[in-house]
Amino acid sequence: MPPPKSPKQNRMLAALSLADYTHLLPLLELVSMPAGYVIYDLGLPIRYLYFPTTCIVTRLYETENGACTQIGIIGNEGLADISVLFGGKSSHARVIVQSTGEAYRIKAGLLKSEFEAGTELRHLLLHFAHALMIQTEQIAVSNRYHTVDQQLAYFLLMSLDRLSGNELHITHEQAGIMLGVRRESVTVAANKLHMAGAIHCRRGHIAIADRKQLEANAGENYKIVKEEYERLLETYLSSVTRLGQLPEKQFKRFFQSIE
Amino acid sequence: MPPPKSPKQNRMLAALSLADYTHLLPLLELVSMPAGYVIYDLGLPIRYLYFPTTCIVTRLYETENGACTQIGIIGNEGLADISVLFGGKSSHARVIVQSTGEAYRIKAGLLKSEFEAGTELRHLLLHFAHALMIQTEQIAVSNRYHTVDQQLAYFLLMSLDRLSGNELHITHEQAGIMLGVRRESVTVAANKLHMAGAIHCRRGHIAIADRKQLEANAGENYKIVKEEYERLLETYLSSVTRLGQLPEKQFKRFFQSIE
DNA sequence: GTGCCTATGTGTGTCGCCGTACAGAACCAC
DNA sequence: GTGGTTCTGTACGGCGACACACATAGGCAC
Repeated sequence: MPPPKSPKQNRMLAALSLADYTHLLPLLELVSMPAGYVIYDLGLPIRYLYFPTTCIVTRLYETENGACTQIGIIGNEGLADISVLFGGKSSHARVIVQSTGEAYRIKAGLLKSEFEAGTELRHLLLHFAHALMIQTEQIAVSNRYHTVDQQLAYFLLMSLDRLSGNELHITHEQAGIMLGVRRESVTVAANKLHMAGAIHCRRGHIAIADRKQLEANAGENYKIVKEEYERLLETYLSSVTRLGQLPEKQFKRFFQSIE
Repeated sequence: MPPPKSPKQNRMLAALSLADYTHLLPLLELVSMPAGYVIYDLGLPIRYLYFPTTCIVTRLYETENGACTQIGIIGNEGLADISVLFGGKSSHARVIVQSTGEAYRIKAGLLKSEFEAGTELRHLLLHFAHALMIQTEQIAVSNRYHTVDQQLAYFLLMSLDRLSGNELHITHEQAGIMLGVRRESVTVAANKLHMAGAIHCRRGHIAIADRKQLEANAGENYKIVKEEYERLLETYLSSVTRLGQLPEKQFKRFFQSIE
């Protein structure tokens, strides 16, 4: 049985050793993640953790008067949400599905045990946490110094890096909520990026027209985060790709769990 | 030999078990930390990690054109800087001493080994990391939504929570660098807080006059971070206070290492 | 096509902070 | 005290984003 061509998989899971992976596999459950689904909310206990495969997930913080800001974005390179592994007892942020897709979920307690026990999984998770922290820090800087144009460019790049295709299903209104700005500000910013030839807009869609141009608009912010994520992915890869080593029976089970 | 009254100690270290603590003790070295000392800088390798006792330490991010923003503050509840334990190979932020004092330092590689090996130390460090992440996230929110007045109030509270006394040695200029705003904006904000009866200013000094008033100005932001840090300290305390259990010889050595 | 709903584009006044400039005030050295 | 340096207070024009208001346009149901 030849392996399907590059099945959508969570890259952190794919980087695990055969032993760890087969150990974890029976604990994982593939679930579909519809856009807008609220995975965690402020103060609610965390029951499941999610390894995204094709969906992307946004970490938001909502202030008392209802205003939001994105504080992180997670695709198939990571896990939503690691805070529980660090001793957080409940969610301190709102975590929602930004783009429809699928994810493996696992009971929080189970993954926590694995995190305590297995050094390899822990290494990967910690490295991912590091990248996520850098992301948040960059957003903090961005929120102080950058214009809405720059932030929109950054947001589009970060999102599309985590999706196949180069088009995002999102309205200006939704993007505004993510960035913590008004819908009108997004419209104006999107038009500027369109004028610069960086993006192309349709009703409810934003597509990249010229990635270089978009990156130029996003500024150093994106570059720094991107580099850190590339380091992260290298770490994943330096764990020899293990799927090729799976015996056929497990292979079958693995891909069943995907379809 | 009676123990000196509440010696200034790093609270995370004080929360360690006797076994872990005595193991770590010979690796620690008390050093003085003058205000303004740059502990780490962008891209430089990290040789030592610091457990502050009486100093406080600021994590800053500096943009390409020289503008700064504080992304975290660390006192004797934590460690500067945890990123290396998470797989960071070099510093991605600038970390400087904000307030003169002392800290225990340890070679990064040694603490990393301890972090890998000892579950208890790791738990404490991870919980601290969690609190630090929340701090950064709150700063991200603050940078978007809050006025300079609010941010100054937050900054003063966070700093003074980590110092004995209720006065901060800092000029408006320095506070402006931390917050990423102009010196003049700090002056105006400080005057507003002064008018509200929250603080009292002298040349190069800012003192709290009315803490409640200052907290009211800082808003929800401070409350959230404070609560998380109180949770962290409870975790520290729930590790039974170990110093009372130290045999006299070790006690002596311990306090020698302080003086 | 027609109608409706939602998304997008545009304008106006306001607010907070910035950049710049300069005046006054506190502190230190002598 | 005197002088110099550093810190603090104040003012003004400009800009980016906001709040609000309203006009237009895309896409779907029928």
